[in-house]
Amino acid sequence: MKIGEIAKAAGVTTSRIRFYEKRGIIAPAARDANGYRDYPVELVSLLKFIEQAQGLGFTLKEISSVEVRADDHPISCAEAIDLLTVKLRSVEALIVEAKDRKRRIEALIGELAGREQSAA
Amino acid sequence: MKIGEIAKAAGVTTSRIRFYEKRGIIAPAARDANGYRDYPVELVSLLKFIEQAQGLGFTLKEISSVEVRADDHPISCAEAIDLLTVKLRSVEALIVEAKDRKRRIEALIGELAGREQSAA
DNA sequence: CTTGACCTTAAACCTAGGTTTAAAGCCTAT
DNA sequence: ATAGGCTTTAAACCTAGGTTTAAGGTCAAG
Repeated sequence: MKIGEIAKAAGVTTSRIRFYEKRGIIAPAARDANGYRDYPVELVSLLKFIEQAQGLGFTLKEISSVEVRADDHPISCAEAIDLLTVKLRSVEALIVEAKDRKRRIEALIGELAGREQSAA
Repeated sequence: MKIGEIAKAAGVTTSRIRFYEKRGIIAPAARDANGYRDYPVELVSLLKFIEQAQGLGFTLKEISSVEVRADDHPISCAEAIDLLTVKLRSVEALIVEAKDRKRRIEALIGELAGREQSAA
């Protein structure tokens, strides 16, 4: 499949695919006689997986560290669970931080509202 | 006060202060005869305010839009409450998104754990 | 009178994840 | 054979919020 076809199938841009290849996040494509990249149809699901992982808060660096393993032998369930657990902890930390931020903003609003009351 | 003094008092770097000045987030400093910046002591509290606002999730752009007003006449309580409320909504949205992300990661872990069980 | 600590500027560099552009080559239909 | 739509590359550009560096000026102490 040519880069435009695979891009359309996966719902990403061609520039993004070339960018991923340059960064080593996906394997270098085979080339046709004319130099055009020729990708296997399986890449579509990998590209979709990358999007999903990004949606879960994984960086490309983290994703790529899993991908490299995929070339060799697939990552084990236990390893995947470990990675996900680490990410889970940081998402939980983010929630705690965001809640605290929310609390502080609410307190500030309350304070200002009170001031407005007494000024009125 | 020279830039190093004000930086120390506010707990920020000198490069950051120059950066803020260049970006128009703080007013250009008066200059001594030798060309050194000469800042009023009040800038310390402004710099601390900027830090606080960043901690609440405001971008420098947002902060600067408030600061510009401060040159003219101080922002009103009602206006401040409006800005804070907008920010509050986005923090709440972030919390919702993060919780959803957490839920999805947990589901994935559960799925993998189940698979490991049946493989064992 | 020189050393060291401070100050000045512009411009380059950094992370992250790409997009955009320029200049060129290829392919298909007409 | 030529128009348009695809492809190639390297390199520059983008946001955000700064830091770092280079090359130089200033000031107080010893």
